[in-house]
Amino acid sequence: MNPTVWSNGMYSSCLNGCTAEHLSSLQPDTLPSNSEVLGVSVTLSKEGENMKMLPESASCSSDDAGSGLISAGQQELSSSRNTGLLSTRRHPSPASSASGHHDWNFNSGHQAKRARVENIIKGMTSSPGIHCTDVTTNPHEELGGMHENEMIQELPLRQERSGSTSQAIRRQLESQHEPLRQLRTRFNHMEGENNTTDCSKEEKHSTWNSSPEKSLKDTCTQSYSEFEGSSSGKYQGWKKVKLMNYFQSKPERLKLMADVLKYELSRAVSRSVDSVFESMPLLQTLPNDEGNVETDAPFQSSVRKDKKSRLSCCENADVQVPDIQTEALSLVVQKPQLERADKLILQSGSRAHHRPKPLNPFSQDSALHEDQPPEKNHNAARQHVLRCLQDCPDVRQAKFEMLDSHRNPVKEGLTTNHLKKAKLMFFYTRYPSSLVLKTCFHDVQFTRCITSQLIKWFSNFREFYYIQMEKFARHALMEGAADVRSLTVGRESELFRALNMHYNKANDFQVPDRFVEVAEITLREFYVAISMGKDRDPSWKKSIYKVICKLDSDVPAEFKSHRSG
DNA sequence: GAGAAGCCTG
DNA sequence: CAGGCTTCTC
Repeated sequence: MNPTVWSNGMYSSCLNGCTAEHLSSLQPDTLPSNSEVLGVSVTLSKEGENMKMLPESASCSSDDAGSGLISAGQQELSSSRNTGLLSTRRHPSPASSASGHHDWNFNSGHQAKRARVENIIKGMTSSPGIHCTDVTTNPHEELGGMHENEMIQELPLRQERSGSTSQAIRRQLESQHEPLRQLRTRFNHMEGENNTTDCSKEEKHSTWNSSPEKSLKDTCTQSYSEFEGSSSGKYQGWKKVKLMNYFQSKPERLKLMADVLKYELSRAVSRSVDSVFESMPLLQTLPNDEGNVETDAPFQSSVRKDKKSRLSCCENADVQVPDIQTEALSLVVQKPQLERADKLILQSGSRAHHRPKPLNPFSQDSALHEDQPPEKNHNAARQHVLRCLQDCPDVRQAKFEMLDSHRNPVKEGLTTNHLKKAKLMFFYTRYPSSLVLKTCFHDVQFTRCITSQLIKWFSNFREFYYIQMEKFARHALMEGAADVRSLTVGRESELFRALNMHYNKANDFQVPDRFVEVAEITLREFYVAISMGKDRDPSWKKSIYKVICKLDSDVPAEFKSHRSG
């Protein structure tokens, strides 16, 4: 007998309202192991006989999917999956991923600056011979083209050989070096306090404890190289004047050294600050935006290594990093604020090209790159803000919220990051309650408009989801799929890819197994319904929705404990 | 009638 | 994805 006799009267009547999941529940335990399957084909092939095998609880009379059936169906799906129907792949845990690389990226620049300053101080204090004293006014001529660096390195030796340094001068110099020693000690102390990361500790150790025998060589070499390397005419002028002074008057030497030290210190500090800003693009915008990078990484367990590494880099910086507000979707933004948001959007959009990749799946930057061009983001944001300004019905409430948003800039509305987060939430819950939404988007000031927007998002997600399901179910039917058992959803399946592309475009989130199971159940529901011709009823999908809405899972704690905007 | 949800459309 | 519309439920 043809097992695809969907028009079988008995089957139809019995399965009236009986869902695919019901059918799925009739599984291997109750059927011969080599059975084609599930209720569908078994029933069709053996007709009424097999219906006896239905568990009592699996009555087909109810239109409502019982929880017992659901869990039975889940078990079946799980077991079938274990037999290899579905392949699973997991991203390596970011927790075990190395973050050293990016730590190094950040620290190396900082370390370099510090090392240079340190060398300057160290060179000045540790080398009694110091002293670029005998440098002539024209070293190039005097030394026959000898490189200045080399010349400077030679100085202590020359001096020693000539024996020109008297004891008195030595004592005087040493006493004058004392403040430099103190400075070095203080600097060292400060560095010790500020650098607590393992990486920097190591670096510091190797740097600060390098040979005390190091002479002014390092200092002069580096400084002098920079003198020469500098393209600044102003700096060249300063250099000439200083050198002339230096060579004309011995007491000026220390002054020169002090000047060099000051200059180097200030440059090192400013460069360090610059490097921090350059290495952390998020710092370049919104000074009042919410959160920092650390709290902005809600799904560390699911993001890839590189993103985690960048995160570590910023965490080590121990800096409050404001996030980027690329899309000002606030419902309560007054005009000046709107203009400001506008500028910020443009700003962040134009800078996006120069930034490293986002730190996490919800970074604004990521949203800009992955979802749409910055211009579109900008326009969408602007339109949305304008819309909300026009639509928000309760002006008093809006004013209050506007004030509140001023007090608490964290809650500036929904962003693309929120959207991204919502999409990932969909893997767990297709029908989130308002409580769940509020819990997961606690960084958003909930208004009626915001709430309805979130609800609308999930409505859109569901719409796409069910459209895909119906499409694939019809496709399977057209291709002559004999029974519902043949309909499986694996991670390599076309259906899964379509869904993953929609909800997890960056593919940086590990889709939970449960979602794959639910997708399979949904597909089978559609398959059965269409097969039975239920789609002639205008509201035929409702019974499916009823089933699917009961398959929601709890949203993981990571979604609740992190900001996403 | 209000609100939720779905459908259709751009 | 969002707006407008319809349908359904309370």
